[in-house]
Amino acid sequence: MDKNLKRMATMNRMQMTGLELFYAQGYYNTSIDDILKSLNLSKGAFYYHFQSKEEFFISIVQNLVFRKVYTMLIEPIEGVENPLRAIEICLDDALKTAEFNEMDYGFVLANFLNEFNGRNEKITRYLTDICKVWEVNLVTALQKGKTDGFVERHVDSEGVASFIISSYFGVRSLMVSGNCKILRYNYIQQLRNYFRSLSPVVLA
Amino acid sequence: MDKNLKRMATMNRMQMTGLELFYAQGYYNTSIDDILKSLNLSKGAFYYHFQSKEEFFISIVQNLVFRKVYTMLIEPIEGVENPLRAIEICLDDALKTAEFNEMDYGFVLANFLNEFNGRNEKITRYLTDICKVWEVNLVTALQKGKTDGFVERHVDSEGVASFIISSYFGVRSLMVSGNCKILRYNYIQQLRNYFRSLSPVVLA
DNA sequence: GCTTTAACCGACCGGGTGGTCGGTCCGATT
DNA sequence: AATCGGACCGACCACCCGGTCGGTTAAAGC
Repeated sequence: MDKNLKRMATMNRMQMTGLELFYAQGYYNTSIDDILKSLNLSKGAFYYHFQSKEEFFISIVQNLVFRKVYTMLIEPIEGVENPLRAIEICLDDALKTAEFNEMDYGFVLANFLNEFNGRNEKITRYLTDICKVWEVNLVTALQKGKTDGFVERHVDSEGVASFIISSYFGVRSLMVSGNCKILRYNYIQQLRNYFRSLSPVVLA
Repeated sequence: MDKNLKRMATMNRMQMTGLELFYAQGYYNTSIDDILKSLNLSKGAFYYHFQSKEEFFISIVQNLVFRKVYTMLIEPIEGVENPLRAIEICLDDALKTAEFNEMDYGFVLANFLNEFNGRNEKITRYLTDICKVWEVNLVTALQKGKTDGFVERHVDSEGVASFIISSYFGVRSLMVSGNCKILRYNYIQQLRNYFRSLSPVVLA
């Protein structure tokens, strides 16, 4: 079991720097040697732990990306009172981490989705599955919001959920050209506008 | 000048199929030989007309992508009366072409932007420039909409413009996993919701 | 102390990839 | 008829990439 610990530690190290490089340079544009060089490990070590580059990437998606998406974007809005407010805070936080050039896993998802689209169906499926989990949880939160009186009853929860995801993926795409702070501010502001159109009318 | 015509014709053919393959498979994942094979041309022909793969791609961006973005996404809202309505129709049309697996150049833009981010600064700049032209024209249209009474005076035109672009880029990302029709319907529906929050209040 | 084995090493292979270059073809010019 | 040059050909090069494989090391088990 001590051995098992070491194994896990090495695999984790590989996955972490693997994700960093894949994210920074793209999957197809990052060679296994690139990853190994920055880890001071050899080809042998890699193929001892992983079957192929593809399997390696899938393990990253499932272990790192999925878990992070869950803790960053799904958990914070689970069972919360006011879903629109919770979503707003949650996305704002995610965009804040993006400002510091760190990975925000929502965008990691969108980024890879674009890269693998039409190129690797298998990986695409793993990525869209995560999106769907996110979407389903948004829908659930919105529906609960309706019964709790925080969301107008006649809004289309599915439509709203995919619109939220869309806008979020998109704003992160735009952030590659800098101006993150302004983009974040504008985005949250407009999201709030949008959410206003989904809230029950407050009688003054 | 007959010679010049032939030269232009060949270069155009190369650029057209080049864009198709780059879009379908990604820039780094598409070899020059791939393009040449589907054109029945040789390496010699390619390097006779273009200096390098990079210069070739830039010429595609400027000749094909920019012009299409202009005619599809910018011109239709230039000098129009009701900008919000025009933008809605315009994006709906663009999403319709996307449904038939054709290129919609707005997404082509977002797609390449993601691929080159952090990998090729020069190309990234060309792409973001096109985005900026789009954004500026949206802002202009929105401002005009304010004076014409179609847009509430206190809305932040820059914020709205980048929110529109964001949401559009994002919904196209989601479309890679199929369900284009539903996604389009939902997207336009929610965009309309959002636009409602930007319109002057209509007194019944 | 000897054996076993998990973890890792690194030379090597085959198949690409961007780019070069000497050559060919053919219509226009003289 | 000779020649010139634009358009194109395709063999070739150096390099890179994913993946293989016969080792080596060191610690655990006996």
